[in-house]
Amino acid sequence: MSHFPTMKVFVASAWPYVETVPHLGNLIGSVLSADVFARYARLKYGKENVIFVSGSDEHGTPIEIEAVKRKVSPKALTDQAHEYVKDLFLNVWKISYDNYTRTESETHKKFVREFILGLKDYVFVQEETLPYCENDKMFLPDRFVKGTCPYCGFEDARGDQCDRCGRLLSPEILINPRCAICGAKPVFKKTKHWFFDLSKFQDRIREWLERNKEMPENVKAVALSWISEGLKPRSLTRDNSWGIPAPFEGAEGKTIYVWFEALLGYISATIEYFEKKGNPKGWEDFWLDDAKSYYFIGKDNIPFHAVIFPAMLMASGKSYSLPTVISSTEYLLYEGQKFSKSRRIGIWIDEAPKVMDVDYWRFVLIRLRPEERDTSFLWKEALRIINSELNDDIGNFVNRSITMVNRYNESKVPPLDESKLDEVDLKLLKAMNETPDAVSEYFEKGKLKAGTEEILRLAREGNAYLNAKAPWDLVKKDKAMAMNVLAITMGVVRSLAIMLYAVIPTSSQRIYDQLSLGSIEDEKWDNAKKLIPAGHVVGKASPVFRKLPEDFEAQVPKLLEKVRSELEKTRPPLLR
RNA sequence: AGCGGCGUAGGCCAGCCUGGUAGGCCGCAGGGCUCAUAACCCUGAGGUCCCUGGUUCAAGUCCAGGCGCCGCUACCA
Repeated sequence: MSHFPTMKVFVASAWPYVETVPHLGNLIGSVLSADVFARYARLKYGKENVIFVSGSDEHGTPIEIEAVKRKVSPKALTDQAHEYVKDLFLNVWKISYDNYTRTESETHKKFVREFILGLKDYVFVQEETLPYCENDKMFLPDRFVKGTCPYCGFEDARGDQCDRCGRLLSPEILINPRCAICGAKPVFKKTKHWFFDLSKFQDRIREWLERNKEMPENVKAVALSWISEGLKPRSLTRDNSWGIPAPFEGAEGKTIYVWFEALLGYISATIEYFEKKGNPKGWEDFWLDDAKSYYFIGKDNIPFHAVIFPAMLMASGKSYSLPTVISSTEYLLYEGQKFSKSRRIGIWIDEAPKVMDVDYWRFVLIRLRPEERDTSFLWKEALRIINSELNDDIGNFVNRSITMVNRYNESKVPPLDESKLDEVDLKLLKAMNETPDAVSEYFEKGKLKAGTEEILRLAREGNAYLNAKAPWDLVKKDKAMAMNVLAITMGVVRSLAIMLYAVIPTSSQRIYDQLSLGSIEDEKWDNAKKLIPAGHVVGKASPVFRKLPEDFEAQVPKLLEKVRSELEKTRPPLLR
């Protein structure tokens, strides 16, 4: 691993669409994964070299429709949603955003308009005929037109696809079309749209993807197959009123298609962060030089990040850095089923922290991160991960190590007598020296679950080492050797704390408190390879984690019911 | 329908790209230890690696076909 210490690292999570409160699947897919990486990167490359941003994606039809239904303005809806979600991320889930902003931010809107005007060589205008509801005074997206399927006669088919026979449809072929919002019959009206000609970038995107060695294979595969089907021009504008006004001449009343602008939020959020810091040029270090960039997204988002976004950056004519790693997750299922708001399947991010500790959730979610395939969140698994991995393997190792230093050396970390080292000692020292690099390598490929597996392995080796060495015996026979054991295990304890900080920051700090080592945020990743200096006095051992009772799973339904009825009162009114 | 993913011990999953005596954790059985959160460590039992055919000296790993499960399919973000 050769990395320059001054390298700039840009980290982003996909922007949550704040129509509703996100659920755990949304959280692990982007927000939490990105946070783990950002926290890791700060220790590894230095806080000042890392920036981590995201924001609420609040424009677009679904929110507009939701607002219409609730008889409020879209802005009123997203104001509430944004504040609620932001507070949950920052203060409850400890997501360490440097800037969590929103697409209604002035900096964003200004940047988007300027950026899109800069694409002019790749933009053209075309006229189309689209369904329009005169009652709701808006053009209707395909799926918001309902009617009878001309193939199977299903009466509740959507304009894009029939849910019964599965055929692809389009609004104009539906029999008795009606508006999905008010039920009125839509008319078909001519409208002009501005298109971004993606097809011009087909070859350049393909080359870039094929050359990029760090990009995960699954992302490449999906993106390349998309490209091989041929890239088509994509509409930049829509006839919605809720969004950023399109800046083109003659485009009055039209807004920018949300996907284009949401992606640009990555840049505008960086700009906004540095503007607020009074360093308006600072953002360039993260975008114009060869900064590395890591994006954490769900699998449905791959084409947008691996094809459309790079094409936009290329089309701008400026030397923006293209994504280094796009880490996409498959879907998290809840006990085998898809998360579903309407069917109440799953757990939402304001409910979860009331069920158990946030660090437990963070650890469990990363351990269950759907890196290779859809993965079920099973309470049985969650219990195993918390009780066996977090408590027994890690927590108990930390506790027994510190206890022994408390007891056998008056809480002082002993020096290492190298002349006394044997093979068993050397084996664990080697593991301690190698694990941080192995974890780094996995993390930097976006493989967070695999990285934590390495951390766990070190904890298990630590436990095996203690059993093999039995310092409680050794201390009576060969004090120097016993002291070596303590010196080494204390090193391993700190090593675990440093590596786990990214996943369970609060608990890691608690370990650091017991070690009297100050703030773990200011720690260096590479200290995970080093022993604690001899003579350092540690605090008193006390269990960092607590087990969940065996019957916890059985209690969950009742617990959730209670949590939900409380939230019915405390959630912002528009999100209930 | 098209595209993509997946199918490995009772459970969850790694290995498949770069073929060569089948791994990890949990659970289970037996043993050890007592510093520790009834923890930890060791040993063991348990698998036709979805099916069929092919390539190969050799296939969980490559190829073809089939079965099953899942996801995506672009103004739906």
